[in-house]
Amino acid sequence: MIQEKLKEYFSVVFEEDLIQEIIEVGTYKKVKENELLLDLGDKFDKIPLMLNGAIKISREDDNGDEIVLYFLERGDTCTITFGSGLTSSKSKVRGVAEKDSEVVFIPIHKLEEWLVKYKSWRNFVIDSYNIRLSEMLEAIDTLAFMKMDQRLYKYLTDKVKIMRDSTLNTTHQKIAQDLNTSRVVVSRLLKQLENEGKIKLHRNKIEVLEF
Amino acid sequence: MIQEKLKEYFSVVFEEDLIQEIIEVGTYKKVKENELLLDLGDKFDKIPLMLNGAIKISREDDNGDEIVLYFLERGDTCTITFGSGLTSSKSKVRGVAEKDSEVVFIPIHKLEEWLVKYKSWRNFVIDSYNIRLSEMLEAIDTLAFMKMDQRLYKYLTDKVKIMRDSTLNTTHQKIAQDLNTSRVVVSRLLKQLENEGKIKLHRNKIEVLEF
DNA sequence: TCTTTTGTGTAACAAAAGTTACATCTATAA
DNA sequence: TTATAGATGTAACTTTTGTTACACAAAAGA
Repeated sequence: MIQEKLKEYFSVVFEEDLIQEIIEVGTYKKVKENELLLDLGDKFDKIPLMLNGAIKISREDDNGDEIVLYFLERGDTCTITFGSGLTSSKSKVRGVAEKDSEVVFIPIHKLEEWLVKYKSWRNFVIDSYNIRLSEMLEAIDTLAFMKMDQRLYKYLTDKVKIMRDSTLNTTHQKIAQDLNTSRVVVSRLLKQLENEGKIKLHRNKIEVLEF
Repeated sequence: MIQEKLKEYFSVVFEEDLIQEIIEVGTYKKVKENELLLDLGDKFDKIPLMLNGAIKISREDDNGDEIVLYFLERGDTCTITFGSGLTSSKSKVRGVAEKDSEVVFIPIHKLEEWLVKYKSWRNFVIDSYNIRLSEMLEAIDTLAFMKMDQRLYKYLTDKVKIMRDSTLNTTHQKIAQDLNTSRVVVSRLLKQLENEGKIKLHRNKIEVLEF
């Protein structure tokens, strides 16, 4: 089961031998929607490799304020966990499943071993870091250069892409949490987006019309 | 000259053989204060390794708006350049010397070669990425959770640490650029910080009293 | 059914940040 | 010396965002 999925998704990326090793040492895990997958601050001795689904990665500060960083999809890994020992910061990185997802955990000591052994693993690790860095840059751009209305619309369209569904099942309150603002602000700006014809509002549901 | 400095700064980190290779293939460069070291968007076939000095890394968007991400110091490298081919984004990452600095450039194709060959290089690359990621997280925290007065004070104290000098030679206008706000806002908040006894203002100069 | 919880809409106000305008002041060049 | 450019201080105003308060509607539960 896990073997088949690993082969199906990663045979293009990884050498046969490496896939075999992943099957041997990896731990398979199913994560239900809204379940907490990882919580840093915790020490992390394994790294997650996404088989399918979607994980929302967010940052939380001491006051419980939160901000969404990006989403993980099939084939992604969460490189931030590699260095969880280093960051002495109080803030946390959290990963919560946005839909039912499947993940393989790989013991962290294999990371270096495989760097020597497999070219495909070297590429994968370097690429993962680069993708993560550029996603962090995108988050920084969003925070630094966009107003809340633009941030909100970006959030909605990003989520539509990840969920592969133009109708989002969510509430204004939850969106406000993800953007670190208040429910009233979100309601106000959503109504504005609706008036501009970009979305359609329902209870517990938002249709995104253009994206 | 470059040999001595490399040995002096990196003999603790790198194996003897690796330092020898760096000396052979690296290109040494002096960068004067305010000089542009790197500008991404440009393709980058070499990665910088800091010998000494300080480089300000900032993000610039299409409109020319800018935001400072972090500073590089001795021993740092700029992992963002590794993946410069990937990021198709229009925005740019820039590196400008904050003081006279010395840098060794390493051809990017050596990166993978050395990953296989040297354990110290593997650690260095992974550590660099992790440090960079956590610095990006800090930038995100600052943008997401702090008001402008706090961001300004953090900027001043961070810069004092990097410059190893509690008196900063700068202008309100330059600070405003680094924080992506306006000169008037900076002047207003600086005056407020002065009234709180945290800094002392002079023409072209700011003394940071506590940090 | 009636009650309670949850989600949404909106007004009124407060705080933070951005903008425009102008007055000084200082260093430097002509 | 005088003129000019750059730097700072500050008032007045606008826009954006955050807060408080309350009305109402839909869903869930008793």
